[in-house]
Amino acid sequence: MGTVERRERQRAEVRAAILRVAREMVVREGFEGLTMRKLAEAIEYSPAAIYLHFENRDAIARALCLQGFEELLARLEPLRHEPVASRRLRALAGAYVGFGLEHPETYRLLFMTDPKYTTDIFRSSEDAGGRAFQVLVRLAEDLKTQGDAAESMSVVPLAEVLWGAMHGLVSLKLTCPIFPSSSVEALVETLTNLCSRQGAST
Amino acid sequence: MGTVERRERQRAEVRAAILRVAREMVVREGFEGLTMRKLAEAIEYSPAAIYLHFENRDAIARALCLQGFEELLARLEPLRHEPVASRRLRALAGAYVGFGLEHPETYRLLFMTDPKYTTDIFRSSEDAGGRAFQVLVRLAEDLKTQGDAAESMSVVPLAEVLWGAMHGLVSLKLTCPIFPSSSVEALVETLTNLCSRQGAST
DNA sequence: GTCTATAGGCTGATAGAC
DNA sequence: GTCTATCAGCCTATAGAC
Repeated sequence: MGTVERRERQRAEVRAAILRVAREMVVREGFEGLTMRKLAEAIEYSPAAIYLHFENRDAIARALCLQGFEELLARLEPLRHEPVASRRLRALAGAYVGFGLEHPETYRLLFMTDPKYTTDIFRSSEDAGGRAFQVLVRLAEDLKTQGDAAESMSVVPLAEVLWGAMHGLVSLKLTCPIFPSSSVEALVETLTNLCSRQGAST
Repeated sequence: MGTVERRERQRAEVRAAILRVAREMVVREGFEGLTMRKLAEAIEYSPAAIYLHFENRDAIARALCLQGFEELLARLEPLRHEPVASRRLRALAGAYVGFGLEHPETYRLLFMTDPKYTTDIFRSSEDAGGRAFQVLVRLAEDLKTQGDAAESMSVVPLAEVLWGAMHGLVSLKLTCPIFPSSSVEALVETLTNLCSRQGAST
């Protein structure tokens, strides 16, 4: 006995290998560089074998997205405990933008490729998107109570504008390397100051 | 004589037809839906004929980008005369986001597809990108002198963050229809208030 | 200038042998 | 479970006839 377990273990290993190699390919060549043939060759199986583990190329993309977003989240969540809201904003923005620029192709896949994939993040059973958004909602609340943002602003749009601003910085830098001529640090600092009461402090 | 002129006119007409149809295809099916075969069929020429007017598909994309950016610019420039900076910001942001959402595939092609194309906007001889950026730099200056933004902020990073924030709103809405749950109006308003002294006014 | 024809490549996905 | 072989389609770009 135990042969069932061994088979399942082997099966899981192949699946993991597929994802690992697929990820490497995306990192190196972008999502469009991920093809079933090249993937098969890299894991030393025939193309057909992949379809025993994933329904199609789309399913692989979704699995990669889930993985990638969890990693982004892992970088944001520890920062949520900083009590001073403006400092927390600076830290979160720095981490978010840093992640995007360090993993450009992963970020592209997550947020700049197909609405299907991005939407999935907010629908997945793990609700990774919702958890990340909660961190920003909490930040928006604290920006208000600590007097950085006006009382009159609604929390949800404020959190969404913050996400949008961070996403905008990352995606501009990725799509147009020459345009935002300022350094990431300067941009993050400016964004932070823009959302702080004194405009430059803490 | 005049046959030379006629020929040149005809040549220009074919070129214009190619661009017109190419644009329709992009609008309807996105940039990846633009193929030389389908384009040829639509203008009732053979695929080979297109190569007499454009070096390749890339050249068509660049021409479309230039066109698209000029249209965006045409919507932004008239607003540059509003004297109250915070109002000008509201108007510019509304126009920018409006353009992106009304022409999603054009916007995607301009700013979310290939770094090559986006970079071209800032390198083209017409310097369309530079002109658009000037509008924002001017806005950033006035936000400072009118006391909306802190004196300590540098103008260029501020202008870049503003562009990033607007771009972030558009691209999030395009890539993830369900995420920013707030209306465009609420988001633009929140962004404006965030950059205004009182946090909610004018 | 415009055509036909085609080179030469790629793709995702599947049927059926072993 | 894994393979080979292949389907059915797409693509950009070009050679050479007219």
